[in-house]
Amino acid sequence: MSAARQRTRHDVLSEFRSAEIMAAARSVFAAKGFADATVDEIAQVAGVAKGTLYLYYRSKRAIYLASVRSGLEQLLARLRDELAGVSTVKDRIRAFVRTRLTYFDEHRDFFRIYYSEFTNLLNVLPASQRFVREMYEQQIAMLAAAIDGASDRGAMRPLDAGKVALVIAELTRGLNGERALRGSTRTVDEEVVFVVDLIWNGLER
Amino acid sequence: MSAARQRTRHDVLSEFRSAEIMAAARSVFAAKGFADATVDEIAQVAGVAKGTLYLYYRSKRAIYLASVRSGLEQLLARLRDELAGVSTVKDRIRAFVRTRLTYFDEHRDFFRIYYSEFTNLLNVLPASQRFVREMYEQQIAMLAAAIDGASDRGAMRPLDAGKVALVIAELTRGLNGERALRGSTRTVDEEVVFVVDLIWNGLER
Amino acid sequence: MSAARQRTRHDVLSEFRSAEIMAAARSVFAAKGFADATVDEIAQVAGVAKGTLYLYYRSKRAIYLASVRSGLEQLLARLRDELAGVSTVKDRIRAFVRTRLTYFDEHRDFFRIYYSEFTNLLNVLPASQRFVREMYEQQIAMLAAAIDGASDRGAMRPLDAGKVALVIAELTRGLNGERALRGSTRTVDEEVVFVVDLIWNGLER
Amino acid sequence: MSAARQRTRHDVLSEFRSAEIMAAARSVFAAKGFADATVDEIAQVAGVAKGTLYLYYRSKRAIYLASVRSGLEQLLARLRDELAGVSTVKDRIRAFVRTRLTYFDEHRDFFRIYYSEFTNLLNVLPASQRFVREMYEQQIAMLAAAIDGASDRGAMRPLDAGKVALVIAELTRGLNGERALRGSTRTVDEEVVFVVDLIWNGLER
DNA sequence: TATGAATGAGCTTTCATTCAT
DNA sequence: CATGAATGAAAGCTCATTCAT
Repeated sequence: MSAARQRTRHDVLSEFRSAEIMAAARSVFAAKGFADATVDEIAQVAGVAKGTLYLYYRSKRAIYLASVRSGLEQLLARLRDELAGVSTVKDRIRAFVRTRLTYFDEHRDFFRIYYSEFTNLLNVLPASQRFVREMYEQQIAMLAAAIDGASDRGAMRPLDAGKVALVIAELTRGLNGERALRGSTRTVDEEVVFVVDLIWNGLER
Repeated sequence: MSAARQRTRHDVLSEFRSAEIMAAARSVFAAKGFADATVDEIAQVAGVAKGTLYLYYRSKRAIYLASVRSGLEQLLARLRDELAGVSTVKDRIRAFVRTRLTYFDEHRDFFRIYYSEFTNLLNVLPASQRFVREMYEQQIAMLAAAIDGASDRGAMRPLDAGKVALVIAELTRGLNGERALRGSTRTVDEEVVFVVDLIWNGLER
Repeated sequence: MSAARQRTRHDVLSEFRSAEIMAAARSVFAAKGFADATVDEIAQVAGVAKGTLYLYYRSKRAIYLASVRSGLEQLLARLRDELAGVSTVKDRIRAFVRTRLTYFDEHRDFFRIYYSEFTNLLNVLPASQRFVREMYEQQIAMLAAAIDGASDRGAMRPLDAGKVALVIAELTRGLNGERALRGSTRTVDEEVVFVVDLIWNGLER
Repeated sequence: MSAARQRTRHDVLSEFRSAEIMAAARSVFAAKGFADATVDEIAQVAGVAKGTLYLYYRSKRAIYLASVRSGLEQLLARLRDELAGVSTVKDRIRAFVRTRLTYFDEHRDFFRIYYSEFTNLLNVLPASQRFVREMYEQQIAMLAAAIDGASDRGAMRPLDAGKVALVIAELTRGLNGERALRGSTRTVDEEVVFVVDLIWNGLER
């Protein structure tokens, strides 16, 4: 029991530090981008010494990738939950769009990083970053699966589910960029209504 | 007259150098991104000495911004031309989509740079980069103007022209990213048919 | 009595720890050299926490010097014993050569450290390392004393005992280096026969 | 011609810088050893900026290895010359011993580095340092060749030339270490007389 | 005593920019 | 105008040492 308690206290401390570093990293990377962010600044914002970062992460890049991955995992989990909660095609599309808009609205810092990471996808990828692309593909696949069969059942025009999912994903990403860029003049809900209406009109039989 | 001839020869040489530097810069920035590109490599690819770059451009960043600006100017000019050549709303939308897809298909290097530059738009902008955003807004404004009034004339559902233009612009940007990312398995024309069909279905009365 | 027993147990534990640290240090310093060895690795090999090392030694350098000193003390003690066991000049020279070759053959790790330490002797010495030189001089002095008077007694050509001792010491050090370097293709005994024969031929009347 | 002159001026400058850096490196590495020497200090002693070092050498280690190699090449060349100038076995041995003693007497800084480098030979060698060992073997091989056949001709006791050469090489290295260590109380010539007398007595028929 | 997380000085290396030729 | 050697600030990372537990 004593050992367990110690272990726990230890873990708590460790997780706390790790979370603080992650939060600092997100904030700094979001503000400066990967290249212009300095390990010094991340450490300072996290309130720890530079060397401490290296107890938790191998390198600057590792910190960065961890911040991308953790955000993406959370987003994926949320998408899964929300999609599972509704059953009609239109509701699923709405859930997908709303979840993505909401998530990035709530995590502006993460969005900046994620958005910028897309750039790198265009270049030759070191395997270590492959996951970014894979996790993006997973989101699309998730939506594609959710609307798959709708055409056959006559709930939608006869269109390829994968292509439709891709378009919807890109569109919401664009909207998120727009909202971050211009400043969101509309609420997430207003945005959702507008986009889903537009999309659904284009898909409906 | 002799002076004029010399002047001209001068200009020709100068423009030639400048163009070579620009081409080299595009190629290197596209491959490495701004931070990882080195002035050394650009000079080498351009076939000039490093110091020479600084006779034509104030700094590495200036070279970069010039490469973004020149591409954007060309794209804007093309959009203007293509939009002026057609008159119905659907044709204009199709022209807009096709021009953007075609242009980036032809200038992959520039697209990588442009795409990545969007990241920076999310951050506080030094005035020197403001133009990127402005020129993006111009593209949207151009399309918005092209479809403005369509709703009133009953040629389209009653939707805000600016919002619609924005959605279309983001959608094509997303598609370009997708094509660059996955490798374009479809021709530009096939892509245009699919997207315009989808959009128009969503907009049509 | 209880206190005494506790004290003893204490000492035993302490000596055990100290010995383990020393063994680990020898192994790591031998493999990596002083600069490239890390305190972390020594602690790991010793099976104790890093902080524990600092309970037994003041610093990394102190650990290092202790490992040099302990080896040198053992070597000196052996030389003393072996030289005391024989009486003719030739036997003493043979004992000296054999003991050094044997000792380093048995303690390769220590030899690497000792050998490398000679380098530092060439530089300005912090007092803390003076002992390395002194203990080397002691070995030579020991041999010098062992052959002193031999010239006078006509057992040897008239040569300065100190110089002769020095030459023999350097020669055996060189041979040890050679054996460690090339891999010992000959047994210690074969080596001894060859060298002592050569030396003695040079010294003999 | 103009081009040739420029080229030359260029080369001269470059060689001058390179030599200055090399001299500074030798001095600093000799005083501090590889690990404790800093690139900063070498640059300062050389009178150039830190970055300049990297125009001439890839890395700190490259600077170091260059300093070892250049010294060893010079020593080898000298040994070749001196050995070629004499013909009897005893003269050749004397030439070998004298050249090595003299060279290191004149290049104390280099000797410190070279001497210390021997330590590393005991450890697993990255290929980049293999040359140190090879060039040492060359010296021995050179002497072995110079005395080879002497036994057959009856000019020497029947001993293996390679082993004898090795012993002589190690002995002179030891003497050099000794001279550097204790401060040379004897002139090189006195040293040579003593050692060669000793050796020759041991070898002579 | 024993621990090992935390520290931060200090290191090597890179590269945009300058300027003498 | 063109060159490219020289510069030096700046950054990522390591690791001996400390100290709260």
